[in-house]
Amino acid sequence: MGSTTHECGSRTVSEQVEAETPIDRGGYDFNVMQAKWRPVWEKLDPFKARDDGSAERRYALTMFSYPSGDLHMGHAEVFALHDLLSRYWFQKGYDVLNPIGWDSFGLPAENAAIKRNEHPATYTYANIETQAESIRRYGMSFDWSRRLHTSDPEYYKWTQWLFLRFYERGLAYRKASFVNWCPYDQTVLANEQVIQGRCERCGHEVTKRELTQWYFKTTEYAQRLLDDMELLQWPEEILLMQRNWIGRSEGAFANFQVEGRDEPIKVFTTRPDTLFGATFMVVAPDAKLAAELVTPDQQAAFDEYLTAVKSTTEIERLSTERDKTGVFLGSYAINPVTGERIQIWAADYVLADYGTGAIMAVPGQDTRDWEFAEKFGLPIVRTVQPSADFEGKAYTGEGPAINSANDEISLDGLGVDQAKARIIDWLDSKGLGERTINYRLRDWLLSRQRFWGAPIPIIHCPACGEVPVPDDQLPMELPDLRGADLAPKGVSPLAADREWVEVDCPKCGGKAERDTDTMDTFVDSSWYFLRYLSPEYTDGPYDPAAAERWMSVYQYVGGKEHAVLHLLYARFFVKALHDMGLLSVVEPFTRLLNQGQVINQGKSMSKSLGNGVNLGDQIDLYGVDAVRLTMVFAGPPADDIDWADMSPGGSLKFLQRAWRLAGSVEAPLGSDPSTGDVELRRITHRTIADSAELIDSMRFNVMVARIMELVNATRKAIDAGPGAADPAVREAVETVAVLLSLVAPYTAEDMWETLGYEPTVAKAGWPEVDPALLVQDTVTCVVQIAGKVRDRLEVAPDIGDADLEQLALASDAIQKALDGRGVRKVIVRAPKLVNVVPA
RNA sequence: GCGGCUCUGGCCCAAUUGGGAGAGGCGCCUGGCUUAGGACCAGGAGGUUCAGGGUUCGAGUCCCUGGAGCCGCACCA
Repeated sequence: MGSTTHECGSRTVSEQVEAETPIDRGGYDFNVMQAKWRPVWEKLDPFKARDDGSAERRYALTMFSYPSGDLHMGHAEVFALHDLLSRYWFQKGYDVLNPIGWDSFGLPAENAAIKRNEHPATYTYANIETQAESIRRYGMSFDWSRRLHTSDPEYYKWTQWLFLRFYERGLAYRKASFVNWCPYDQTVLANEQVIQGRCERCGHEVTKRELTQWYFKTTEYAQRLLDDMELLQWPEEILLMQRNWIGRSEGAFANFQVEGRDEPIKVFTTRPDTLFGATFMVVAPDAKLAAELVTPDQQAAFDEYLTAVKSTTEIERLSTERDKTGVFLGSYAINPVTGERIQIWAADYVLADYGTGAIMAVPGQDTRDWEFAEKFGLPIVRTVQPSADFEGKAYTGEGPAINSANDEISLDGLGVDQAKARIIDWLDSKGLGERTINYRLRDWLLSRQRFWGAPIPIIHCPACGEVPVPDDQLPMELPDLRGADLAPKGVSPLAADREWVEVDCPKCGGKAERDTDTMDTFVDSSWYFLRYLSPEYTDGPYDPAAAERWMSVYQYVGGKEHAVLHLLYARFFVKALHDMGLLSVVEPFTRLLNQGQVINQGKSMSKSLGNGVNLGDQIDLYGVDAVRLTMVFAGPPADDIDWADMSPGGSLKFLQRAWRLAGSVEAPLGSDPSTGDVELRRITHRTIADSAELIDSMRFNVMVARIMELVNATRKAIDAGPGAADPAVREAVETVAVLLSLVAPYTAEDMWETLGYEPTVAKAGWPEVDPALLVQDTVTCVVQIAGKVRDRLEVAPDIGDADLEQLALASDAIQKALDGRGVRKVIVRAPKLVNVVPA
């Protein structure tokens, strides 16, 4: 840890604010600039998407915000990076769509409403206004005319409409399953609301409860979600996380006959080659199958076990040290290849919702099965020969099959892959099994027993069953509940409002009830990027023609915490919409940038650690531009930024230095740069060309360094070179203003005005590069002997290999270093390098 | 446990993708300007590129082994 860190650790943020005294910035006053330019930009409104075909369209999107409070340091980073890209495309002349909105449904607003005895909307929309104001101050180039909030009835009307389209196609359905349950709050919790096995609200241990819930059939799209990854220019890390999450695994189904039962047990296995070693079976205790297979004399034991399993807390379940538990069901199956009679057990290490909820247990080749067999005294047979030095228990590695033969088939001696193929063919021919692919991905549980979300537009009628709310009755609006109405009381808040619940069935007109669940907020965010395209559209969730023009999103910027949630759900949504004929693209986001986190002193900021940095304080201290610049300059965008290691004061100093250049320019507006100093012009044009390349490859920190070099060179040219009146100086400073406009819009705008232009610099246009100025007269060639530099030569950039070799060998320094040794080999990489290998 | 990413001057980070170890910033030091300065200007010091091995004419970069840190998944049959 550096000294800066220690210093910060001993002072609070507010003390730092007080310690800083106003200093003379040579006329540079960010507060004045921020006050001056914001109203001008708001009047000019330069960032509205034109959508008139006048230029190539480009859709730039940043993950919309959850209105939990004011903006924080994380927003400041993602916005700075996103805005840099958007402003770059504006400068390049693209027709950029850069919308903003709010993900405004969700639990925190509901909790706040209970505490304050008010409606969640009060808290939500107040926070939205606070954030909107902060975003405007931050100088973001958003097209505000497309602003949306997912909690507006005009928005969630279409969320409901889309749900119904999924429902019609069987992609939304209801089923009973075990879900996270908080016994204290008497409510279901989403996975993300379970923190290390405890309820995020009350801290009580979470258990499981069987409830009927709504699901989206994401599993149906598992393979396509995998396949279409090749269309995406996303960080490999995120694609990998999605691949792992989807968890494709190749294997086989195998059927096991059960004594006294017609229906065989079907299992999924990735190791069909070990079938001869299947010495018992295990079914998930919470699967229907378990209840069906239990014999009367084992009923009591099973019931006891099931009760225990249900009350097992997440904390226990997640423990890796946990002993295997289980109970014998009393039934027997027949191993289809050995003919052995094998016991059927129930154990919670088998999951009800993966595969078929039942496994063949092969202790010889599976660690978990070995543990279980050992504990309960079940037989173990090795069917793969472990390597000679193997000393462990279950052997999961490669090796020849053993003990794997019957009258009809033998796998003995075959390697794992060959044995798999052979046994699958055999099972197939006997009708006992088949090759198959299984996925780890589960269907998306979308219902929540919460108030502040989009109500599920289904009516339950005793006569007609599930009846969709007719489209023309959408939105199915939330009732006006507030304060104590929303407090947990065992049923969802909507269910408690009988007046809201009781409706006439749209089909038969009889008495019926509304569904009382609301949708997961990830449903809202799975299509918001489509609503932006035509936020006023009333004939559907979005105008298909607009979608045709703008989709897919060219660049999406946001945090990687959504790697397998939002980003996967949105991909699923777009594919489903495509299949419905509502969208021609199959992927929502072509390119993805995941920014790192802003941390402090090596740890993420938190109240309990007391290491939070307040964005507003930082902006008061250093100004918007310096904060933005610090975010961009900190390092590669994907890396975390430790604020304790950053120097926003240094960023401010640089901005001031750049800003002063504008006041130094003496060449009049419109002077011809071609008459200016060539050396400075080379640097200017090199900087423009490099900046474009660096932005395209997302190396924004390096681009800032290049701008700094240009500023340094320009200052030098003014003070100790061709002087302030040289047109090349004006060209350089104008370039600085335009490049800087991507990161520091206020400073750049002020410079632009000083240079004699009308606002806004944001649309000045990307400066044109003169290719002639990028060519160098000479380059330095390094001459090495055995890889060590021994001489440098100034040569023409187009020098040939042979000439260069001759020149290098003729060098005094080289001849001296060779010291009479012969030359074995010469490697020439004209014009930069020659390596002489001595004999 | 499995998987991924990262490691370069005191600190944040560059390095034309296998070719000169250093672009930029912070900090530090010296000098100038200054009543003074944390402002401005000029200059400077500082590294066994985490360790070891390999490939190569040549390795910060590629491969292997190990270390440290961060992150994801975690009884998925």
